[in-house]
Amino acid sequence: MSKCEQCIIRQFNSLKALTKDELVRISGCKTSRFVKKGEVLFEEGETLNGVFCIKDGLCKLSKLSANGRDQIVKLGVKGELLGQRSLVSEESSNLSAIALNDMEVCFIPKTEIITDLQKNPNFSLDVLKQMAEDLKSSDNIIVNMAQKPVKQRLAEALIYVHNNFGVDDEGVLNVILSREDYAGIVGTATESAIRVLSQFKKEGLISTSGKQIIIKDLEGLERVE
Amino acid sequence: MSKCEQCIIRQFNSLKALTKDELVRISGCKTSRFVKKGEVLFEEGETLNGVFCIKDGLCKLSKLSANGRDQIVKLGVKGELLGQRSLVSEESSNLSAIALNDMEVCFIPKTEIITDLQKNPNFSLDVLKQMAEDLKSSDNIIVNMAQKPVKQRLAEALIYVHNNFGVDDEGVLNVILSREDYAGIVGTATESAIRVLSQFKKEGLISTSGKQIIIKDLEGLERVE
DNA sequence: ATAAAAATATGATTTTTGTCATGTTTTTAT
DNA sequence: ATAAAAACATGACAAAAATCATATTTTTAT
Repeated sequence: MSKCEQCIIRQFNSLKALTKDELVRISGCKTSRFVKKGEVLFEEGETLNGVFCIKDGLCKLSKLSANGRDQIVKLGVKGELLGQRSLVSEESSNLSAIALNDMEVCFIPKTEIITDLQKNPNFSLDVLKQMAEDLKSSDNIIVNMAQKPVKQRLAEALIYVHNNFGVDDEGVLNVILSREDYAGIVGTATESAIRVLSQFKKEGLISTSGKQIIIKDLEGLERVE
Repeated sequence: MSKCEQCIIRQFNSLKALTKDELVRISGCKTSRFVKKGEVLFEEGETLNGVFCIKDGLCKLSKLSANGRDQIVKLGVKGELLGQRSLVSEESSNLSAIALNDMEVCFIPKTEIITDLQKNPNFSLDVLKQMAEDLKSSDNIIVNMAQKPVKQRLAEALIYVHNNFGVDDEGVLNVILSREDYAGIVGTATESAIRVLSQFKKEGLISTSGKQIIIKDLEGLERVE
């Protein structure tokens, strides 16, 4: 099993603030796990007992609403730590994590990482910074959900995926999401998401082939309101 | 001017984690300010240069959306610290703060409080816990905004005000909000908020007299969907 | 390779919500 | 106390979005 001290991924999250010694200790007790697309990493309400470090792949962090629909609150990307909030609050997870493609994650037990949180101010401050960023992002999503129409939110979701995960040689968005997942991000019915994507296609803003989406007119998408 | 060491309010926020010495130092450089109802405490985009401790009163933390409407993201209540996120992220405020009734706030300069954040792990961990709670709350609001209809969101807003701020002798909600503010919390047009409140009145769930609202049937409100 | 299942697509319709207009009531400032 | 301004209320209508139904296509498992 690979060692945290040599793992490049930690540069992308708060683990970079750990000392060499701390990292060696963490490395010694961490476990690694492969998660297939569609598999559940953890569920809302579940006690996490540690944090996950996403070594590779992508997952959705979602919450089931009373109306039976899953709202995606955030995408967990390669390099991110999951479960920080639960670790700090000492409570069960508020969100579920489900893999959107094949993932590799490391699990660091709570008992080990909590010590560092309490003893290493560099680490706790870095976690705090990450949490502050998440909070800002969530607050902005609240405003978007409340004030922007579905069409605009979906256009922005496409732009987000484009900007953050890029495209392949043919211009196809690297991250492949189902219409249902787009609906979950945008906060609408699946049929509505499908309909809006069809409309974008008709208007020449995107082209699609199955789940594959190519953004044809980024500026046009940005103008959607 | 009153002293932080003797101020009961600090028990309600992270300042309780400061040592006696730290508190005395903070007390020596803090300033106090009265903010009238409707006045702006700070605006989104503004550099805060410190944190505010709400000694008394209530404010809305909101963000202006592109459509010209103000979305209320959170209510800042007596005892809370404002500006923690900006302090940590070292960036300008993401939200505006506007007084909903007359307030008294203390201002603690960044230069003083940042030292404690870096040096006192009890303090930074407490700030982290608060931020984790805010994040959970914001994530839950995202789900509500995306998945619940206006009527239900407004019913829940009334219940929230009832549960958190209580009622007077006649059963009138202690916190008096305009219909526009209710619309801002719920994320809807002011007319829609007015209409739904009128409907609640007709259905006997609430009674109103101007801005005064009495909840007549809490269970009924809880059943709204 | 093929059947079954899942996902996508689209029409028809209803419900929800927003917008605009206009009148009334309440609050505020002088 | 009174005029002006702000907030509240409601009708009429338009737009947005959800729901239900039903094909069609794509994916998955055997």
